[in-house]
Amino acid sequence: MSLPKRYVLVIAEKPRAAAKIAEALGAGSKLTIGGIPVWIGRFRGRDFVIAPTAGHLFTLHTDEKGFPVFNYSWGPRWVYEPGSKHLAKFYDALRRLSPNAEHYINACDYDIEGSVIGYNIIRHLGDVTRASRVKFSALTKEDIRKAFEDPQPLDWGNIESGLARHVLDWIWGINVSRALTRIYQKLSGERATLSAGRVQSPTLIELVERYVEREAFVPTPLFTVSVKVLCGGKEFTLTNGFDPFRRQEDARRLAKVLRSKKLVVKSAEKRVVSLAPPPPFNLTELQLEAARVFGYSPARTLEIAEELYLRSLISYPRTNSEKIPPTVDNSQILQRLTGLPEVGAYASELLRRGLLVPREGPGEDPAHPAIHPTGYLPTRELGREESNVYELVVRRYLASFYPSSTVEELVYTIVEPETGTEFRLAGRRVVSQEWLRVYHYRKVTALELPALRTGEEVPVTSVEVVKLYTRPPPLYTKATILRWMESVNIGTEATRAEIIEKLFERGYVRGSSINATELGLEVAQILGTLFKEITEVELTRELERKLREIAFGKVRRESVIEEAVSKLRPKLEEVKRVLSDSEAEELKRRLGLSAGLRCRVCGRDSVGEEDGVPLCQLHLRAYRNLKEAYAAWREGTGVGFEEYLETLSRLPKLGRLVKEVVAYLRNSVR
DNA sequence: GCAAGGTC
Repeated sequence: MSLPKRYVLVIAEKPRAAAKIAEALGAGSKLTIGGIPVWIGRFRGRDFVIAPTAGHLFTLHTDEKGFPVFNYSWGPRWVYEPGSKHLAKFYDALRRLSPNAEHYINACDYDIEGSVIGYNIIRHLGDVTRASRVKFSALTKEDIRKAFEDPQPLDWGNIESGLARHVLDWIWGINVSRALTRIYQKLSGERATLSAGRVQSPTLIELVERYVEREAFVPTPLFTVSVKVLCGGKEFTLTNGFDPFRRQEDARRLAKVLRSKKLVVKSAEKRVVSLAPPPPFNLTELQLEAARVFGYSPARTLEIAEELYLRSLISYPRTNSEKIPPTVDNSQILQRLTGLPEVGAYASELLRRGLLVPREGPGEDPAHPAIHPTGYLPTRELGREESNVYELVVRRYLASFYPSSTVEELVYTIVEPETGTEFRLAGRRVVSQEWLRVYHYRKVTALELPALRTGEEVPVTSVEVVKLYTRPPPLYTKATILRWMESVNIGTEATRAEIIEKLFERGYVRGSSINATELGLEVAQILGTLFKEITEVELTRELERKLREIAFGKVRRESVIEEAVSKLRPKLEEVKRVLSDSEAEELKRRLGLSAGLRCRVCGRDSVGEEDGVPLCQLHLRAYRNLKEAYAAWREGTGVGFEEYLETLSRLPKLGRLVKEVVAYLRNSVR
């Protein structure tokens, strides 16, 4: 079949969506244009051609070198972006289809980016005065047909808002990246491509901050007692019902009392706790769980999920939703899943028990449901990683239909009668497994306790004074920094993992427990000093507020962009001026990156002095922590300053920055 | 070359 003379051109965001739309509209004949699948059909008396893009076909670009740069325009991505040559054929197909279209319908995902993707194509290749928007939130026949029966005018609010997002991210990102690259080159003499952006920079700062916090952390000692008792012929370690002591003496005194006295069961409490099943996955939760269970990086998990999606085994993975809408036929999916080895039995059980309503989580997504199995079974053997992630998704989906598990907890409160010091001994038993059987990645470990009566004496077998040290928060991993990004709402489902990888590629961070590199520390300092805004999550909040105002027509896109330009331009010009007429040393001073002296500890530029000692930003922090922590040490153990330093220097896990300051202080005393 | 956002 060949193309009709005139037709309505429907633009879908991706080939799979185009196929779904074609099916729903009964557009049965398919042909390919330059390798791109296109569907033809009639709907309500008109000829339709349905054609896909593959996400954004256009991008912002400029021919100008250097900074500041505020002249940009939209152009085809395949021309301007390396690695996007595959888009040329989508571009060609749409360019060839556009001239004979009497009308255009933007049928991309119903979100802001979808509005921009379709708008840019119609604007550059077609005619926006003959265009409509269709809105459907699920790729089901009913939703699609309903949307096409009632096409709407183009959604200008979303389009304007989306265009502004692109432009603002571009002018901030490109300008600050270029300025940063030039500054670093002048300061270090090294050529490296550096980058900064609204999402990557606050993420880098968070990683650097956590790294520095740990390296500059000074542990302080705490003292507690470890008590073992004999119950029913078995030895148990009690849980203390009190906080550790700051003074060693207090712990020793308590230990002495406990060794000489009897412990008595004060009360026994039994309670039944119910554990609700988890909701089906959104992408973040899948990435976190795959990291926890299998150790996969978030980027790898997305890659695997993408593959499973392309094989029709699971639904679209780039979603924030934790809900399965009623349009999804759960009983049909379960019916098909009964054919799976092992987990198939759970699907049968759900059908037999009539458990067909999954638990919902709070996550929402305008375009897609939670990640769930489609019910299609693997036709050929899956690789190990694919099979792991597939099973994770299936088990999670199945678990979400099950009732809560119930766990019985038994808690004894055990007391030393004279001082009233309380301890706890807690046991638990799973009464009904329910979803825990299916989702075996979560375990509730049972601990059986003997029966004890209230008032019963419990013999103490050992009491020890234990010295603990305060600890800094753990370094981030790829999975935990991803969770942080989601919690502060920067980046999107589709981009977060990629942006984390970018920080590694640039050489800003390294390690599976994420450390900052020298380069990362320097970039953080330059950005924090000169472009503070781009290092803060607040920039995104501000952006979102403005984008909402644009979407509601309260403010024009141009004025929001002008405002950003007027804020950025003077900063960039100042940096440029200083760059062109200063040498490296003077540059540092004029940009506030150096106070002119060298850090006594490491020889880097100092940012200030403490007790007459010039120190860099990092060692200054460690130095101050060291002075502050000494007060707690003296109070807790009565050590003198030199002994304090000596004890610290022998701690195996002491942070690097503190270790260096300790070594410096011990040497300079000598 | 630099962003962040789509998708393959």
